[in-house]
Amino acid sequence: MTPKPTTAHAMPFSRILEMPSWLIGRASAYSHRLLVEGFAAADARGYHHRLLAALEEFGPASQAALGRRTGIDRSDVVAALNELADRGLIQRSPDPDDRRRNIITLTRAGNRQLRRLEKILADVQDELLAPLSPADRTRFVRLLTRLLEHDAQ
Amino acid sequence: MTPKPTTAHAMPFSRILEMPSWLIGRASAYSHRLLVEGFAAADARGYHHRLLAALEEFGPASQAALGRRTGIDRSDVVAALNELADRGLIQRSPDPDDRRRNIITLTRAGNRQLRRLEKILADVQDELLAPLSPADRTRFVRLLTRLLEHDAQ
DNA sequence: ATGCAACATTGGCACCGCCAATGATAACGG
DNA sequence: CCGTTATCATTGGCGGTGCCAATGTTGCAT
Repeated sequence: MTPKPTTAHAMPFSRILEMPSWLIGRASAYSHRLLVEGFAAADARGYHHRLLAALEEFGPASQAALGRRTGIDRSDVVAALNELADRGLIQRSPDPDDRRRNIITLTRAGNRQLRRLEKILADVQDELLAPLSPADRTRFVRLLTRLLEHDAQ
Repeated sequence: MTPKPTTAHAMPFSRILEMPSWLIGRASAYSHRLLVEGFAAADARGYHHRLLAALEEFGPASQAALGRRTGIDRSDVVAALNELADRGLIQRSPDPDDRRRNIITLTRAGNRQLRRLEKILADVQDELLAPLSPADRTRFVRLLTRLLEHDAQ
């Protein structure tokens, strides 16, 4: 619905245009754009979804644990949780057993928001992969996975 | 050589881990990391390469033209050209025929740097695609291209 | 000549990833 | 028991990339 970014969006020349690293970056930018737009429509961003999903999957947790599970830096967890708390999606309460910790809990509203975001996420996958047949989608995911395994060694 | 980013680098849970949008983002981060590291070793960053390559490919040009050709925002072109000029890789001279414009010219040193960066870029492609056979690389590029065509409509 | 368009520049914002330092608290080892 | 070490939440900062708005200058077309 957003009328598409106003700029022509990077449209360089042959030499660069064929580089796999360029294609990957563009695909990521595309995917990221869909995600940001979708999440923005729900007053959220990527970190919010990751944190809410981790809370649902593993239950209440300290901020440090959330950071580890989501791969989000501790400091960014603080900021994102502030935003989530402002929206009433999580609750921060001190851990009686360890006064260094906060226990983060998903609220009812947080759960609803998570469901909303997961719907958005699913829609984005569809939009993203729309041009590929189911078989091609599988191939594509497999190829990506192989690249990433090489990264992780 | 760089001993790998110090963090475990995002390692979320199943639900997210399988999302194509997540895989693409990770692949892009990986590719971006290789690029940034490579370019940093040559005291450069992505915008530098794009601009130098455009200058070599199309010859001297105004900053606005460079922005159009590289897909870099005008304001970011200014900053990147400042950096390139500091390093003596480009020359800014006023256009006698249109006093609004600067004519940007690649210097000898700029040309050498471009060659260096292109070597780095080629190495990065190899590293990135290392786990894929030539046939798989072609498939991968084709799949990516199809996704992006859908983006561009 | 007047108004519109293009130009370079400044400054700002968002997202994501990362890192360093701080003060509080807990855990561990001698 | 005490001191060192580690963990926790928080603040504040940086970089890369991609954007957008405003400014003042200059060119062009009507």
